[in-house]
Amino acid sequence: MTTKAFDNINESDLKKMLVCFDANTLKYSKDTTILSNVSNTTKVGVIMSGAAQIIRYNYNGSRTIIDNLQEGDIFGAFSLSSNEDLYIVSTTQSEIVMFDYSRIINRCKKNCPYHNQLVDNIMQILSNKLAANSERIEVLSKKTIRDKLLAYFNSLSKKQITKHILLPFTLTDLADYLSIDRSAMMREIKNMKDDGLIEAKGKKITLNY
Amino acid sequence: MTTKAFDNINESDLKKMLVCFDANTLKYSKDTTILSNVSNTTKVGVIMSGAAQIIRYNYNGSRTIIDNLQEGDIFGAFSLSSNEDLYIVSTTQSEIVMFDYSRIINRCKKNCPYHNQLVDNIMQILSNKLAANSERIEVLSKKTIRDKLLAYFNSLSKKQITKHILLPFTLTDLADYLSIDRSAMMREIKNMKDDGLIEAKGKKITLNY
DNA sequence: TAATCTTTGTTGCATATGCAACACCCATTT
DNA sequence: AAATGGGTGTTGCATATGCAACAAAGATTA
Repeated sequence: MTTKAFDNINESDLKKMLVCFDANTLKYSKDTTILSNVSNTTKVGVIMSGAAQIIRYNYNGSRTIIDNLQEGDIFGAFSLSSNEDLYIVSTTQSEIVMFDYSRIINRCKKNCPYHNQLVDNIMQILSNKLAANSERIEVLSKKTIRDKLLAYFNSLSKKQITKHILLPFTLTDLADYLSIDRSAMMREIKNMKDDGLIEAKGKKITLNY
Repeated sequence: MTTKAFDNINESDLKKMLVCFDANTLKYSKDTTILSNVSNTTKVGVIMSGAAQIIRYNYNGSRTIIDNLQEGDIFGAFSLSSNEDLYIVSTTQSEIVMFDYSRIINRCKKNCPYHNQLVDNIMQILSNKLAANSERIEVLSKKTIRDKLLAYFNSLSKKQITKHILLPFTLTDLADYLSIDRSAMMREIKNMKDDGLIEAKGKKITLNY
């Protein structure tokens, strides 16, 4: 995630804009819910500091990490998924700016110049997210655990520009992300090691191909 | 897909804009490739008429339908997926407008009023796509074929506002979309019928719950 | 230091699923 | 009418995977 929501908008313009948008700034501590019932919200949140996750809890209790959110990221009315309930959960201490989605689409009469910049930024964030999503879909649409892992490792290897990759979260979370059983994943990682495809020790993975 | 790229931009403004954007209008016949190597393109395409699909061909020859594109939809620099090659394939006779992504982000000096409208439209299209994508992710992240089918049927039932749903594509394509083996899917549909969960006859599905 | 909790790593078992192969139906073309 | 081709429906078989259960290793807290 490179582009941030308020990139190229200076401090004083930002203050004016937040007043114009009728925005609130809120603080959250680790592991608290920022927003529930995300599917039906008209709100948009911007992460000013800290980090958060979009989480789905299924009826059977399992959870899926829909997305990882970082500083400058947006959430809410953009990421709606119609069916089950999504939650935005703060994974660190965080500061969030919230306002209504309509403020973005319906420009105010003043025709503020920074509004253009905001829209451009959001468009870039959205298209980055779209790219990330289609990568996620690419991984999830692999049929076998091995192919899922390989697809994920490959994309990570490209991002980190090395064959010695470091997983950005725990193996438990990786299994959630890939939507596979953790123990089956561990077993497959072992098989891949035995086949000489990779080396693996905890979160450190080396690709041998 | 409700919002279209050129919504609320009148004919004469649109013509001016396309000149300003240095855009080309191209015609494609059924089953021809509109764009290959989509992952690396800087182009943006708008579907003026007809329909198309974003397709990924895997190394083993299997294909995945990444997205279905309709009139007013955009593709190209937005939907990039870093790893494998994506193709945009025309599924009907179609007419496509192509221009460079930079034309959207870097506004021309004339500060055309319709540029704002275009950006707003694209933002809505992107966030609609994001919603569709996260629904797709929701479906793909179900572990069993049955749960994938149910999740998909449910979302379709909500869209069509009836328990008597009609699949928008062939069963073969459905298996591709859900990224599961077709015969295994047929077997599971049969099991679900036997369990009284659904009635199914070809593309007609009735939900009994 | 001891206690507690999370993450990692492993295994046995039942079964869901991919794969291959084939027949049938239906539409379109010759 | 015959031939072609694509979609549908079914089955046998091998195995990949989910699930449950447990031990060991780190990490965190008292």
